[in-house]
Amino acid sequence: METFQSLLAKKLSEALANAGLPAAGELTPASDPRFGDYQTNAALVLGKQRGENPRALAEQIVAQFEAGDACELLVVAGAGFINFTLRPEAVAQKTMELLRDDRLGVAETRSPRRIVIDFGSPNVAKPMHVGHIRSTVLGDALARIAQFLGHDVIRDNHIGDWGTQFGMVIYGWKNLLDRGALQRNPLAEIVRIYKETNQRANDHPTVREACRQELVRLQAGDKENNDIWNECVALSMQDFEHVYKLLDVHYDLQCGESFYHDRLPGVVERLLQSGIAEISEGAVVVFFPDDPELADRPLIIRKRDGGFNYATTDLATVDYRVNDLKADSIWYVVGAPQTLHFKQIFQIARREGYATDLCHIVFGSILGEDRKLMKTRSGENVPLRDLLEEACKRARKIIEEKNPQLSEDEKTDIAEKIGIGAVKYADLSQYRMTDYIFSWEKMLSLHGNTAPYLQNAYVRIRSIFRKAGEAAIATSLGGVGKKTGHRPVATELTLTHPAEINLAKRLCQFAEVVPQVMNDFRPNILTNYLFELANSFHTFYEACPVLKSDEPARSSRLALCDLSARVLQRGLGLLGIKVPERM
RNA sequence: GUGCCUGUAGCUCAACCGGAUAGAGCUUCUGACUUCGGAUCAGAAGGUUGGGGGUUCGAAUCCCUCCAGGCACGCCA
Repeated sequence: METFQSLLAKKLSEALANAGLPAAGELTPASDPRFGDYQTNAALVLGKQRGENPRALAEQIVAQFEAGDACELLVVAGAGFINFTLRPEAVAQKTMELLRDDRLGVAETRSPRRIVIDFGSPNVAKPMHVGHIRSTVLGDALARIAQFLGHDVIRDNHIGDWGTQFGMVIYGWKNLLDRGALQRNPLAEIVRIYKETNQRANDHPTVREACRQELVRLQAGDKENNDIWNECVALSMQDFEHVYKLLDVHYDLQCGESFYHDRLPGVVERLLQSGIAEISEGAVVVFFPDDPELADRPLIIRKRDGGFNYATTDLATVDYRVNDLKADSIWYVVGAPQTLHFKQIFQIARREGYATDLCHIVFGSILGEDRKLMKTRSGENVPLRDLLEEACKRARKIIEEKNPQLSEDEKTDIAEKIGIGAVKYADLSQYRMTDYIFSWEKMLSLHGNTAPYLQNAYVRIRSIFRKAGEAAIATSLGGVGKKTGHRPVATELTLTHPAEINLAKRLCQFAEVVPQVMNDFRPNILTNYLFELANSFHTFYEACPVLKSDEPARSSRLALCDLSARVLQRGLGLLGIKVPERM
C-alpha cells in the first residue's frame, strides 16, 4: 500500500521530468493546515540552481502534474511553494484500505538488514537503576520498530559480568557473606559485600591486593572462584529478569563480557600483526594519527600488566557480531559519556576492513527535580525495580479515585499498564539527546503528551464498542460493508464533517511516520504523532456522535473509531507500551 | 587546556538533517455538558530561538566568535 506522501512524490517527479526539469527538493507534510496537506519546495530549489523565477517554475511544474483523483488542484503560494490538498474521497478510499490491513499501511522495507541492537547492559552484582531506563526502553522500542519494518533484529544484552569488581565480590563472598541475608534478598547481600569490600580495599592495601589475587584466580579458571562467580551471575540475572518482565523487554541473546574472555588475546594479537596496534610504554595501544579528533587520544587494548580492558572486549564483540552473527548493522544504545570510546572502537573496525554499519545511538541523562543526576535522598542510584513499582503504585492510586468499582485483579493489571507505560513514554517522547527531568506528576498526568492520555483515548473507543455491542464490532473490524443482520450498514466510508476528514487524514499518516523514526532513531516522532492522533480523535469525538447518528455516518464513524484504536494500540505497542480496555 | 553534546514561551518539551507568520502541553484567563467515559473540547494570553557576526530568495537549523551548563580525554567499566 502506498502512502499519499510517496504517491505524490512520485507524481511530482513525473511532473518535473515532463517539464524537462531535474529532480529537486522534497515533498513533505504541509507546515500549516492553511497550506493543505503536503507541500514541496522543488521550484524554490530549482530556481536557485538555475537562476530562474521560482514562481514561474512552480507554474510549469503544476501544469505538468497529473493529479489523478488523489488531490485538488495544486496551488502555488509564497515564494514558490506548491501546495497539495487531498480530496476527501481519496482519503476515504485510503482509510477503507487501512481498515483491511493488519499493518495499517506501514510498508515493509525493501532492503532488510540484520541488525544487532546492543542495549540495556546492566552490571552483575549491581542492581539495575534509573541509569538503565533510557538504554533499555529506547533500545527495546527501536528493536520493535525495526522488526516491524521487516528487519532481522537481534537484541543482545551485553551484560557487565567480567569486570575488576569481581575480585571484590569474591573476596567479600569468602569473608563477609551472610548466608541468611543472601537467602532473603540475594542481590542486596551481594551489593552489601561488594560495597563493604570496596570500603576496606580503600583503607587497607592488603585487602586491595587480596581482591586482585581473587580476580587473577577467577580469570585463571580457579574452580571455587568460578563457582562463586556463576552463582553471582545467576542471582543477578534473576533480578534483571524481574525487571524485564515488568518492562516487557526480552532479548534474543545475552552475551555478556565473559562470553568474549577467550577471544581477547586473539584480538590483540591480530591488531599487533596488522600494525594497527603497537607497544607503547609496555601496553598495547592503538593510535589514530589520521583522525584529527582522535589524534591525541590513543586507546589501550592491553594493559602493561598483561590484563585486558573493556576496549578489548568491545573489539572482540564487534568481531563476533560481524563474523559469527553476520550483522549488517550494529546499534549501540549507550549513554553519551561513551561517545569517544565508540569513536575509537568504530575507527579500529573500519581499519580492519569491516563494512558493517556501526552506530552509537547516544542519549542524555535522567535528572532529578534538582536538575542533577537522579539519586535517592542518601545519594545512591535509584533502583529501577523500586522506581517501576512506585510507578504502578501511583497509577493504582489514581485508578482507585477515578474508577473504584473495578475488581482488584483489573486494578492491578491496569495500574501496571499505566505506570510502566508512563515511565516509558516520558522517556521516549523526548528528543533522546537532551537530558530530561523526571517527574511523577508530569508522566502520570491525564492531560498533555503522556501515556495515560493516549491510553485513555483508546479506552474511550473501546467503551463505544462495548456499548455498541458485538454487531458493530464485527462490522468495523471486518471492514465497512458487511451485513450485520439487524441494521443497515453503509458500504462506503463517507467523510463529511471536517473533524472526520481530519481524523482520517491523520490515520493515513501513520504509515508515513513509522519509518521516519529510523531516520535518526527518534521514537519521539512517533509519540508526537500519536499525541496528535489522540487530539484529532477527541475533537472528532466531541463533534461527531457515533452511535446516535444515522447511516451512513454511523458505520463510517465506527470505522474511524476502530481504526483509531488500532493505530493507537499498534503505535504504543511499537514503543513497548500496552493499552488497557478500561482504566 | 582539547574535543563532543546541550541552550527555544514562566515551567517541561516539539519543529520531519535550509522553508512560509517558530508549535504543543502544564500554568493563567474565557467559554461549552443533565457526556457514545468531562479522564473532554473550543478560544485567549505568553518569544529578539543564550549574545554577536556571516552565508542566501529564506536560518532555531549551516559557518565563525563569545557566554552558560553537562560529559569525556592511554593502563576503571
